[in-house]
Amino acid sequence: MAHTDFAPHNHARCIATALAAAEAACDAQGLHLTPVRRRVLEILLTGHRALGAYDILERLGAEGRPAQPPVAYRALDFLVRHGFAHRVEQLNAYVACTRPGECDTPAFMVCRTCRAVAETAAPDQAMAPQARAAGFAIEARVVEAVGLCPGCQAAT
Amino acid sequence: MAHTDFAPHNHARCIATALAAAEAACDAQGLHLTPVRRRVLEILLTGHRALGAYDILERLGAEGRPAQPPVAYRALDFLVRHGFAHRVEQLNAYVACTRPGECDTPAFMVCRTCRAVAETAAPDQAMAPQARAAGFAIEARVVEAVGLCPGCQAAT
DNA sequence: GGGAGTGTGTAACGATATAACATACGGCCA
DNA sequence: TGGCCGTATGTTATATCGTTACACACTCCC
Repeated sequence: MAHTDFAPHNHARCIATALAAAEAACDAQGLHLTPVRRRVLEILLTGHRALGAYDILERLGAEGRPAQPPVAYRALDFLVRHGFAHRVEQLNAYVACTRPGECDTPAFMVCRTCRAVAETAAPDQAMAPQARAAGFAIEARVVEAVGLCPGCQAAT
Repeated sequence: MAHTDFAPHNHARCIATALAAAEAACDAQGLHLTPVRRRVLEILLTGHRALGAYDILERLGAEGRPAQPPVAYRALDFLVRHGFAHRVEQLNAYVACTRPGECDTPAFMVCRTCRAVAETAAPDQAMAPQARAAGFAIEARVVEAVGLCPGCQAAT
């Protein structure tokens, strides 16, 4: 990660690389990045912000493609299952992945006022000892910090 | 923690100590553990399982105290704010705290089939370096592992 | 050219959560 | 003692998030 997602950066390149990565991955794995799925990914990529499924529906509607909830949820499900986007549990919302290919265990910093989200890597073996002791088989982890992003700290 | 919450244990004592701890804490801090709040805590304490707000409403109704959603959400809000219960973000559900007084940064192991939840401590400074680098001010953290509890592993 | 698999369109509904306003009740003090 | 305030609860309505179920379209492949 050359920058944090909160800092100013060349966002157009951000979008371009993420889309290219998604295309390449789909190509390589025989997945279909259909128009709807691609458009939803682009919408998520417009900012490092968590968007709800209904936000996405609204934008699809605004650009003349009205759609019902299952359309958004299916596209999001595809993107999340294949690692192109992530769900932010705290917000019941979604963000585009900014580390395509290396995000098996993502962690997020979530601004509670503006919903900006920065992605980073979760400490790799966190909770492994406790899980072993409890006989619990970990399949996935949710690691999210809530707080204030630099911009919102400055604004207060 | 003498046992993990998944293992068989004297659950009656579990309930009794949690209630006593809540009472003591309320006493000490001038908080009111009113009948509704106490009853909701007791309901959460009946098992180491996550319950949704509407599950709680159902149980209140079943015991002749029908209530509307805000009643459950207000009680849960009280319990969560004061550390007597926690919200499991993945499930949009709630569990009683099993480590009253020492759970500033709880972490959970959540069974995806039976919703059993075991509480443990989150690794203390996880994400601190990344947050510092990003200029992000962490206020709270959500750390949840999804997987299979010992019982559900055995059942498959 | 017919069937299987996959993806999309749409209506209806279910689950989770909050807003807004009314009522009850104890403590305080003029 | 009566009025006021703060806190908690009751109740109606509504907002937000997510799924079920079923119809249709398209592609691939034999």
